[in-house]
Amino acid sequence: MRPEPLDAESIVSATEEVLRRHGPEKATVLDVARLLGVSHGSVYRHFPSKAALREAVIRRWLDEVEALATAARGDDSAPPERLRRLLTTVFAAKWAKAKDDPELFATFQKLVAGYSTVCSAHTAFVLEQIRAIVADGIDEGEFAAGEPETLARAVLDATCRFHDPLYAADWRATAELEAQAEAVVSLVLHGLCAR
Amino acid sequence: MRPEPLDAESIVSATEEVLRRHGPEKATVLDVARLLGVSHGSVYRHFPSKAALREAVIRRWLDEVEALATAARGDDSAPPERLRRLLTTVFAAKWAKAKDDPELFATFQKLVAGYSTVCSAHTAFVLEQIRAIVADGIDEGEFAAGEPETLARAVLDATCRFHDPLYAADWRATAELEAQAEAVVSLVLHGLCAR
DNA sequence: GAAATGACAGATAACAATAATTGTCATTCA
DNA sequence: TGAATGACAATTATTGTTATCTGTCATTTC
Repeated sequence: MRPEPLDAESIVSATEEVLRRHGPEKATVLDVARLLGVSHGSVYRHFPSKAALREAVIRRWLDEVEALATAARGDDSAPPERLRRLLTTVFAAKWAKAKDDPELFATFQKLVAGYSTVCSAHTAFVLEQIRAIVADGIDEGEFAAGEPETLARAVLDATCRFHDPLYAADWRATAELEAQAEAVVSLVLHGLCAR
Repeated sequence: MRPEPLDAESIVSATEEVLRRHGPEKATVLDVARLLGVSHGSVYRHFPSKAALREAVIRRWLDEVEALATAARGDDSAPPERLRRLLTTVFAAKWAKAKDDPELFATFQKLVAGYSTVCSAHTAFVLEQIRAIVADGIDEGEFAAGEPETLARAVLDATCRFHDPLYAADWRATAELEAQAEAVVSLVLHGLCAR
């Protein structure tokens, strides 16, 4: 029995803690219940499955990333600058997580590999952010004419090496990585711009 | 005892056959020796290890891919056209192998994951082909000025979703994939071109 | 005597038996 | 009465055992 009533938020926090300590391979629902001082049945009252628990943890982190991305965008500058900031912010958030919180990042990687809706929703979010900026750029005449959906998808695809967790193993040497990301982003922005 | 003397080439062919039948997880050196009708010790006379055997199989396939790429390049056309042909030829070769020869492709994926020199040499080859075309394009004034090495690397990175075996799981829907590859290649070519 | 063999030690994989975890739900508690 | 529990069946992981494979090398074969 615990003093305060059990709520979803504290279960998510406990899950995060357990994942960080044991990693996605070893972390169990029983570990989470133990940390909270409740039975595992109580955890299942708030979450339908172990997978849902992990998705909630990752969704919370992705919410932060998306908030960061929205903030970094800054609607005052020109589309190329906005797109560059959006991309580099998303890259940096992923790189930092992979480096500083490897177990949670590994959890994220597993969810992506398992086609979790949380992850595809995040991709859809980033894609939509790119699309909006591209559409703005085309309207303002800075970017060449084209279908914003197709172009946004091309921008996302062209930069996958820097944001897709599938490539996290290559995110070791930060200086080199930054230079390579910069080269691709510049190439893509140049490709978008009207001449 | 077999009629003809045992040579490296037939060992590679037998290994290819065994890999195709059993897949990289199950294929053993003993299987190869059995298929050849020799003892596994004889195989080790020609190849130092199981890994070397698999590398030889993949190297033989990559040699074909590289020959295809060289042929498709065609030195008569303009750099943008040449680069497009080089890229689409390499993409198509990988897509076809993944689809039509999945066990050998899985072997390739394992080698890539294991940082095999055979695979990094192939990457170096493609990178150099791109670099040469980019350098030509800059010389001819079709491409904007820049460091050919950096630009070539950016082109390779920007197209990784279409040639890196890490992404093979996404190579299912061919029509969609071709359209996405086309969008990225066009964006990249537009990015390279001088204005 | 060059090529092939097969016995061998160490490493790896397959297997079966056992233990732990997941998810459900009738019961208990406050 | 609504939240929490823990017994339970089904699934999944772990362990210890056995079998197979890898790579070497002294011996054999032609």
